[in-house]
Amino acid sequence: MGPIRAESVTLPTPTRRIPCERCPLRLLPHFRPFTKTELDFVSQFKRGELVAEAGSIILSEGAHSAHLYTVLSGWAFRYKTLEDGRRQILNYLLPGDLMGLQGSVIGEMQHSIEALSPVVLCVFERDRLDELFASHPGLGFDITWLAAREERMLDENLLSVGRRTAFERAAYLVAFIHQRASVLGLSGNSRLVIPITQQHVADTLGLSIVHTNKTLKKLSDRGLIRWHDRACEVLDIEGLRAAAGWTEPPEGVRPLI
Amino acid sequence: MGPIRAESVTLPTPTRRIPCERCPLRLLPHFRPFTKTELDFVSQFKRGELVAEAGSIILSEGAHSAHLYTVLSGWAFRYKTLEDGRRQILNYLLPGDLMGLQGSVIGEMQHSIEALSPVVLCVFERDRLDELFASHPGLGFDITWLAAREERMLDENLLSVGRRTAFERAAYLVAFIHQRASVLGLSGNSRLVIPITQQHVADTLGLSIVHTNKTLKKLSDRGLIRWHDRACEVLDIEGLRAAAGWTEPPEGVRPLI
DNA sequence: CGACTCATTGAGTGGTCTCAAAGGTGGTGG
DNA sequence: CCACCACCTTTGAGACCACTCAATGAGTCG
Repeated sequence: MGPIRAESVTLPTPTRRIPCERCPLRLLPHFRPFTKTELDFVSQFKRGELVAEAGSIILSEGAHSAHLYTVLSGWAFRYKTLEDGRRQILNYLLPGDLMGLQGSVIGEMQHSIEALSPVVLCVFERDRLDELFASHPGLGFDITWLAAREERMLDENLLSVGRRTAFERAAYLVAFIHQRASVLGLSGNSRLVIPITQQHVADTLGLSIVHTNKTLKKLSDRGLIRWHDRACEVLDIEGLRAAAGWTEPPEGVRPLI
Repeated sequence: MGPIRAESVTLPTPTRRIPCERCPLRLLPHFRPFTKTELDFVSQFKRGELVAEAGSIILSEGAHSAHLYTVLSGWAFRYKTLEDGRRQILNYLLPGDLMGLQGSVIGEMQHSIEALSPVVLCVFERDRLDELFASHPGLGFDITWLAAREERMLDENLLSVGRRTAFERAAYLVAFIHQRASVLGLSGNSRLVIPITQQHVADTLGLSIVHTNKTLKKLSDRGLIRWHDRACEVLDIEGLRAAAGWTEPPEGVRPLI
């Protein structure tokens, strides 16, 4: 139930590789276009990049991180644990998502973040956040926008864990991740494959690993998903949405810091 | 399980009563002091006050509210519902808390808010939010700060619902609300009384009303709380924290818009 | 090859659910 | 003023969902 391993530590790689002007994420229609001055500011706000390997802990509960990050590529998840090891996954992080905002704004992180796949992060200096708000109010507003979006996702997850049945929860989770990944073009031409284990699903849904397995098997039996070694392949997104009682409209254009 | 009633509608009372310079909340050590210019701006940013009676729905899911609010006095709660009426309470709103930020920033509200007691709100124009970010970056940062704080509370609630036992959940909820209320001086000289029904507790914890009643009875039997007609009296906060496995540090100074 | 993680399945337990019924309170209308 | 109704709280009984314990096989890595 708890995090079984905490084996490796993040490898700092402060070399700047991709300039913001040629950021591949900005080409996606999902992100709002920036003005030239905004782009210039973000470009020099970015201090470098950081690469984390799969399974490494990027941020730890209790830490006072001096940085704010944006996921450039890869998958990660936020989680909290109780003292006896029970773990709750709070949300997943995909390209374009901010990481470490709580720590940057309030001071101390009260959750941890672990990489699900190799992750590349854009690193920003926390100390220059004031400057961002002062010189580019639109970017400050964007950060608030992203914080409100995270709150909205948490609302939905809380509704799931609190009030949906195990079957609905599982279907909803897969449909939700699919929704987020597909607007980023992560499914490519083929079907989306989500790099998580059943333990992750269990810790997200608030279920035991055994019951999660039996619930996922129902989804498999209905042909909605196929489970691979450490991954979930989405076969029938419409079927999943129907099983989940999905009602949400697709997300429109959003900011990217 | 669903919201039984939606009887009354908010009474608009756009009369300005309390000037921000004499806001009673600002006297509390819990809120960070404002500079004169910030206070002047907020004071003219505030459009008026709104009074909602207990049980009235202040904001509805799907609405495009043109306003942002701060709770001046009273209790309320945020919630979402599924189509068949299952309800999940997401968080509670106490004096000083922002209301309607998701709607103001992203556009559409995806949750509702209902008053638990008579509530007085400070009303702000959504249209002037850009102006706030542009002319007072510190206030823009404060709004982000409050959004990050809300996210943090949701993280904790999600951990509760997903991974704590029913008994721990109930104890944690009461201890959590007590923590928030006490820094606002809401308990006065006597013990804190929280104006909620057992149905609210059930919908917060993701439990049925029957099981919630039996769980709360255990807390009562141990002398930790006393249940009144529509209220919960906190008798032994240390006992509650012990039962909940409470580990959190007290919240420091925070902003107030 | 052994150690480990992940996925799977069966069996039995127990936490939580639904159904049902009761008393208390407050509000409302006859 | 009283009868009635709606809501809240409480309790019991039985059903069921999800849990723990246990064991197995497949795959990976050193």
